Amino acid sequence: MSEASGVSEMTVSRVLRNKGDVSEATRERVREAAKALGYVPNKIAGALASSRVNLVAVVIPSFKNLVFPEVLSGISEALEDSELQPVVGLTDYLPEKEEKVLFEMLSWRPSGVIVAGLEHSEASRAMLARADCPVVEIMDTDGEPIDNCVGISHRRAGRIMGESIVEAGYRRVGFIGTKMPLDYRARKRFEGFTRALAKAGLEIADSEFYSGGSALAKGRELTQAMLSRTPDLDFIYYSNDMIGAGGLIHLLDQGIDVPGQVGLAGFNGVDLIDGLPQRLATMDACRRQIGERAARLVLARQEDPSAEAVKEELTPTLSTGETLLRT
Amino acid sequence: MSEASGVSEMTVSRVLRNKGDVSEATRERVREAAKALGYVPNKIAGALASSRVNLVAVVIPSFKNLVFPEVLSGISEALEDSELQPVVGLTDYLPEKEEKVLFEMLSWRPSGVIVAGLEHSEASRAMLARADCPVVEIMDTDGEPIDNCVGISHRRAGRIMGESIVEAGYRRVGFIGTKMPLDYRARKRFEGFTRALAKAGLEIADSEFYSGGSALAKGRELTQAMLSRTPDLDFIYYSNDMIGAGGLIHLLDQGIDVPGQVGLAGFNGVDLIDGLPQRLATMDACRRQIGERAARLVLARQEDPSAEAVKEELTPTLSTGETLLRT
DNA sequence: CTGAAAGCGCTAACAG
DNA sequence: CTGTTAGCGCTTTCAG
Repeated sequence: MSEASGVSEMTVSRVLRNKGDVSEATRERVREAAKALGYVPNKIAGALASSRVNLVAVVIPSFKNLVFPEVLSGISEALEDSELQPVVGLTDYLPEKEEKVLFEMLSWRPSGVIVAGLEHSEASRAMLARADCPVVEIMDTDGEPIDNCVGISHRRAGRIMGESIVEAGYRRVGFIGTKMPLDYRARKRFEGFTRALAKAGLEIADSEFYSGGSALAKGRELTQAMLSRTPDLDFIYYSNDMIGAGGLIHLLDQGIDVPGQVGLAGFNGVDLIDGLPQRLATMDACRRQIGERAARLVLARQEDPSAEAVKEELTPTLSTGETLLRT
Repeated sequence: MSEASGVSEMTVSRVLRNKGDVSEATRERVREAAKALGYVPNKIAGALASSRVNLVAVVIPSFKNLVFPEVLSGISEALEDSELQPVVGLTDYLPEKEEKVLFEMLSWRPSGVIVAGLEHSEASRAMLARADCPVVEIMDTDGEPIDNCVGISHRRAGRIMGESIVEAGYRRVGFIGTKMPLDYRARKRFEGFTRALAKAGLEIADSEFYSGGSALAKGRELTQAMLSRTPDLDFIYYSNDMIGAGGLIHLLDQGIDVPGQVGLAGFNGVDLIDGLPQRLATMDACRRQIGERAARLVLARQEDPSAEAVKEELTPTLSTGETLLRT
């Protein structure tokens, strides 16, 4: 590359990074040579020399849950006109895998780490605390962050939903959700939810926890099973919109009046549910916004390394849709 | 690190990589020191020194299309017990962005590149051709691959669906799909489809192309619009299962007999549709399998750098579900 | 505006 | 089994 353009390696480097003053003439010569050779600079060497890596590690459980693609797209958008680029690692909700992925990613010395959740293994927390880059824990604010934190309080989200259901006059409430050990945030919502009911002197009348399979199909199946087991239910709360949609489809299929006879609510506000015969009551998890804010926090710390850690709790909005009676 | 354990840097390196013989005693000492210090080796330096990077670049259009998360999970699974790790880059179906992402990723000298589609800009093709690592173009086999290729023939997939519809006796066929310029594969399916109809002396009776919005809602909307515009349609082919599901919901809502009065078919076989009141006719795109095979091709080339380029066309299976009359 | 020297943190290759 | 010596391909820093 240096020979092909007849200038020093250093000058080539300057041209390709638009750094430092270089005459327009040599500039042109270098660019031509680069194009002719199909030259792709070696970022590994560059990163080693400059100790700057324009990568942001994003560590999330899975892509199956529609939530995360949206968070990611928020992140991508916010980083769009910066130098930084997101790199994703998947944990499958497994702490050991999270540990492995974090180790792997940190060994590339990224400019920032965005990681889902506040619950990590001891080792993971240690790595994150030691990493000399900004760390942002996202999705959840119910706990002690290592550095920055952006999310919603899932406990509060569950509580608000519980309160709305009670206020709307429902009394025999069932719950259908994913198996909890896998998903702390779903569990926190469940806790907030039961607590809200308890305050009104109610208990969960029936509940069901599933794992695996098509969420929509599971929703139908489990709803059917639950209603035949506990026929006097007047409301079902689902841990996400997909199973909720399945439940809705089942009830409509059976000619059951929603929300008069049985009310329904999900969680997330995925735009999928826009197309259903009735709009499911749900609560927005602020996914996109969380991604954006998290990315901005990384950028902020880059500009000012002394910037303080921020904990930002967003407010999820409840939409009653057409499956939860209004009060 | 070297000081803390009292051995040479080299020995540390050997222990941490399980390379070369080291006595169990020093091994232990090094590991302890590493843990105590929270030492995370610098892969940048390692990669530069060894010119080995255990990363596989995966370049796909988007995560919104459910297809890609599944492909990715196939890739992850196949790489699970190798050294390699997938790193994803997004193009948003934009050639310029693909170019940028490829450049960026290639500059990290990955061990392999897996990229969606066979259509790339001149510059992208040149980069890929020059990259000194295995390249696998996935999803599509209708075209000339640069190196390896795994996918299905979308033209053929469209043709088979067209033939099945004709054989089932449908004559007034509509099409609803995404705007084509964005998606070559959808276009190829459309081409194959119209060709199959043409062979039977038929033409598309009506068609509609959308972009953006909730696929399910769009499906309902556009299906309604199309049927009121062209009431004698007896079949609608959708470019994906999500809009197809929206159409199905609309028709059932209207009390229209499916598949007697109007037949429906989608494309992809996403397991979402398992939960619908009727199983939508669809065609499996072999997403997971494509991911797996692609990853294996990268691994194969790693083991034997002289391995020849492979072009692998998988066979999508048609499932008539319950929305396409059987013959 | 351009170049030369030094070194980023590791590993290959060779010696003991 | 362990240590030493050279770089990997860039960028930083300092001289022109």
